[in-house]
Amino acid sequence: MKIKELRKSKHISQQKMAMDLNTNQNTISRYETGVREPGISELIRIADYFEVSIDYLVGRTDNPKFYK
Amino acid sequence: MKIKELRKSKHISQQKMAMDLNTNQNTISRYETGVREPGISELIRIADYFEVSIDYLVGRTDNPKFYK
DNA sequence: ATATAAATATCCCAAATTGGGATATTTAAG
DNA sequence: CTTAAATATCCCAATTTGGGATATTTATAT
Repeated sequence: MKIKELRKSKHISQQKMAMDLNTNQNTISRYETGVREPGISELIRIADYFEVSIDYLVGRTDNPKFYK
Repeated sequence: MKIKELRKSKHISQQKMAMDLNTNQNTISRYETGVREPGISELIRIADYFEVSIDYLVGRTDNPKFYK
C-alpha cells in the first residue's frame, strides 16, 4: 500500500486526507502502517483520490502480466 | 467484480477455481453474486489467476484518469 | 534547549464482515 | 423424468474493521 508516499507527494496530513475521504485519521494511519487493510470500496476511493490505479496502490505495478 | 465473466471465459467451474485458489466454492459464489467481498490479498490472487488488473477486476477500467 | 503544537501511532472495544461446513436450489445431461 | 453437476444460501464462530480516546513522535517557535 503506497498510501504514505502518495499522500506525502501531495503534502497533506493524514487528518486532511481522512476528512476528504470521510474517515478518521487513525484509519489512515493504520492503512499506512499496514496493520489494517481497506475493503474494496475504500480502496477505490483512495485510488480515485490519488488518481492512480489500484494495482499501483497495492504495489502490483511491477507485475508484467496484467493486460486487460 | 468481473469474476464470473472471467471464470466463464476460461470455462471452469467455481469448484475448480476455488481449489486453485485454496478456498471454497461458496466463497467464489459469494464474490460473484456480490454478497461478500475479498480482501486485498485475495483480490491480488484472483487478478493473478486471471491475469488481469485489479482495476479491471473491480470494474474500474472505464475510469479515464488512472495513470500511474 | 525546551515548551507548545502538529502529526502520527496505538489501545480498547463494539459492530460489521468474513470464510467454512452443510444444505438447498438451480441447471445440465442422460 | 431422474440423476448428477453447478451454483446459491443458511448458520455460526472467528477474524477484521472503524471509531473514540490517548499516547507517542516529530516539527516549530521562543
